[in-house]
Amino acid sequence: MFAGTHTQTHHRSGPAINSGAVPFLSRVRPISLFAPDGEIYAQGETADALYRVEFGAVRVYRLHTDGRRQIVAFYLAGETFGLEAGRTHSFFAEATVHTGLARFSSFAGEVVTQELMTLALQSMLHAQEHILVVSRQSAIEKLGAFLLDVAERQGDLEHIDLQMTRVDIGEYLGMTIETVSRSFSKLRDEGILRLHGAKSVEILQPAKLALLCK
Amino acid sequence: MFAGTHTQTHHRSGPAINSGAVPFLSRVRPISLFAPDGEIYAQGETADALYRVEFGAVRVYRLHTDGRRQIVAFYLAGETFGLEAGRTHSFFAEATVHTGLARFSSFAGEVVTQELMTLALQSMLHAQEHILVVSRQSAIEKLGAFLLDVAERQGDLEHIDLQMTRVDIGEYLGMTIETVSRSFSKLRDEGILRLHGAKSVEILQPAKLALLCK
DNA sequence: CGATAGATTGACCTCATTCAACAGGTGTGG
DNA sequence: CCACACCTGTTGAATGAGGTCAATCTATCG
Repeated sequence: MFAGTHTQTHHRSGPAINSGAVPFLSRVRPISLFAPDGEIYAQGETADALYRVEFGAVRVYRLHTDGRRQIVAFYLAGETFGLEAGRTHSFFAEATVHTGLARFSSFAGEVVTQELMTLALQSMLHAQEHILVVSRQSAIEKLGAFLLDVAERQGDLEHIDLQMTRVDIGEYLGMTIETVSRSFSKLRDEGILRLHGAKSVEILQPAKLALLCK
Repeated sequence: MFAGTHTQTHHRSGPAINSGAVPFLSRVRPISLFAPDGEIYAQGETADALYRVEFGAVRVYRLHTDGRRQIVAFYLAGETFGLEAGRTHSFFAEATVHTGLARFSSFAGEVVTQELMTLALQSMLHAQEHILVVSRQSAIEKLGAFLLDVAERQGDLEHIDLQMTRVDIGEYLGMTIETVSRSFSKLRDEGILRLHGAKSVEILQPAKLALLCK
């Protein structure tokens, strides 16, 4: 199991979790499992479905001609992605860790629902917010803003379970893994963070961190 | 005339120009005039209208706590903006030059039209593309990508009329005006651009420019 | 428990920022 | 219409943050 892009599925019988602001997505659904780096869709493929992250995380990215990868968004548990401006995907989507996705392919009833509009507007806003983060000059500020964003989305302002590597974070924030690592260390040395392994982050002074970024 | 945010209006009698992909916006409309730096809306204000640029250009931006300004989008002649995820504006909007806008306030009939959806998705895509630009490492690449984008949107791949200052460009691309200026000079010295004054740019070698950026 | 990918740290160097001076172009008022 | 003033843009030199290359450490998984 968890083999690559293999869409091995199982069925849940209970009520859907994370129904959130997208009611029509709350029906019981099969879950597709993806291994780390498992491809969900590729640039150029027909965009005919939405996906909700049940557990794990997803990176959405594009490749530059020089081979560099730019991640434009992460999607965490409970979040929905896959909406595109055209008929085909403009980006690649991959799982960053072991990930379960609920797939919704029947949304394209040509009826533009309020929920889809909300999703589009949220995606627009999040992309615009991301511009604000990556355009920040300092590496510390970028990382701090990223951590606060993840903390808020995970619903725990003092403890973060990073679902991605330093490489992913670097490609999301537009900096090298060395700089990402150095920034983590600096925040640790200043007593703002405590690191339990590389993926588990405790925010000791959320206010001080917010001061640096907001 | 052209006084600040003064919404002095006049009426056009002919058919609307730039009807484009937003048919319901193509009715004859009064045009509001804005002077350079004239405020169109401010962050926090109620978002109850869309605007189409008839001539001139608009910058949409947010202020960082340190006072720096980050422009998240420019809107050029024929383009529509003002759609927001919430009930209030998340950003500021100002004219960059003498600008005429058509305002559409009746779109909020609670009916989610296909046109609004298209607009939201286009805005999402453009924000995502902007992420790709600002996250580029090199100043030359950022400026080149910006120039190609503007050229395409203005419909002339060999001549650009910049509707904004070096300060605006810098705040859009996340770099200082000095670096913007140096990048222009470098592209000129390499024979890729010719500058007729600061605002008029001739692209001598579009292919070479595209090679640097795409 | 060992192998290996991921993460950290160090040294060096490039390039954007900063500070500063100067040039050019635009708009205004006489 | 011309001249002056100011704003915008350009160029230079010094500084510093982040990238690059390389070595070491460590956490995780088979």
